[in-house]
Amino acid sequence: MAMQSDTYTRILEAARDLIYASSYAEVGVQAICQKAQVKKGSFYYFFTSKQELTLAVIDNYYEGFKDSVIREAFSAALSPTERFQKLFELTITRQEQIYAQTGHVLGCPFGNLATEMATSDEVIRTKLDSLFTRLQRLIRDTLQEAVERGEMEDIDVAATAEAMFAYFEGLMILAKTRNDPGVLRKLLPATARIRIPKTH
Amino acid sequence: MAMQSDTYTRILEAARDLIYASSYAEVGVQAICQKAQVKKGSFYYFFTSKQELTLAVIDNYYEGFKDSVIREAFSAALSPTERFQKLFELTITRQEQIYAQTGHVLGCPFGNLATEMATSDEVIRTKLDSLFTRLQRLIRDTLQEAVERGEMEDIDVAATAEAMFAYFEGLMILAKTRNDPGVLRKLLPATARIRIPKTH
DNA sequence: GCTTGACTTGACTGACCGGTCAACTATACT
DNA sequence: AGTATAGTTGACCGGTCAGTCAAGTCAAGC
Repeated sequence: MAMQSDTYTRILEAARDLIYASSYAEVGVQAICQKAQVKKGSFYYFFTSKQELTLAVIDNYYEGFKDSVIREAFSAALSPTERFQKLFELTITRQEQIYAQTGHVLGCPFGNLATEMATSDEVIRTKLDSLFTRLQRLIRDTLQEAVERGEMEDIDVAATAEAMFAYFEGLMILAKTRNDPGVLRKLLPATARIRIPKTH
Repeated sequence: MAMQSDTYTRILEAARDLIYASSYAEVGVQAICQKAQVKKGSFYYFFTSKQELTLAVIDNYYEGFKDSVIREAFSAALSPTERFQKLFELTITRQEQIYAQTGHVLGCPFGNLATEMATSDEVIRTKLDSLFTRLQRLIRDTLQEAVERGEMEDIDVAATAEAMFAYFEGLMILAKTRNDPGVLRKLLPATARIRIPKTH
């Protein structure tokens, strides 16, 4: 699978950026090819369908996310509290930067795709669902560590992770709809204070 | 503007249902006309564009929401706490019912549209933004009443309303992506426990 | 009976959709 | 030099997109 040209990457990145900036349905293969400076024939040499490309785009997003946010924020060198703080700071500055560049708050690429495609493409929905689960696990493990360190009361870590994730995604939608990253500055740090107590 | 036929309404309701079940971009004027049993020419007699229709659809959604959820849950007859409980219960049963009927959790119609169109249609974004603000005001007023009654500590009611709204929307996305209304049963009631303290 | 205005119809436009394909070129290995 | 492999190209497919329009129906008001 060793590539001899960078066409695959160019298509992938063009698609990623275009879809993130608008949506799956609004971005056509033609537009992707134009941005990637590639002919449509080449597109279908590397991808069998637009759906397959989208799956690759999701992977690409996640890789980028892993190599930046996850690596920086969820580092063993940081305490659980510091990890959350770092996650918020990275998220806020990222959205602020995108806003400065494009004039739009684009929100969470996964949340955007999930909202758009969950009911119309089961393959993509499933992929995003397990991605969401993975991210919630990351939060849950951090919470678990905080509890074990005695830095947090004995909450329902799985449920709290879900709730934190939901709040995070909801704020992204709010910021996107208001087109104002200030919403995140003000309210994202409150994610860390969400608690779902254990049910006995 | 007195209508002599129900065509307008049929188009509006067909569009509302189709868009809610998938998305704005995925639903064509043709499909709407087919569902409404109307020829495309008639569509453009009542609506000048698909965008205008979408604005009407948003209004229609909101009217329905006002006449059911808002009227039932945000009644003066209920205490602030009861209002939230009622809101959650109505939301959960609604999504459960939709899931039973369609096999899909469809989430929040406003959140869905906002996520899809916020970056590509400024008119629709603005409309949804003010709608969001209106809904947050409803929550804020309820919180304010709870504070004044001494049933709640002296929190930042506006910020808390925003946070509650965000959490609500985020949970909808989670339930939609997992295609499981159980998420709402488990985590939606926790909305009422969110607090953003006053900054001094 | 005639006019008016409300609505309906179906054919049409040009652009774009996702996707296909046979022919072509450039490179790498033998 | 020959051949296989990887990648590229542009023309093409049937279908759908949002939107247009001239011609028609029909019921109410005069």
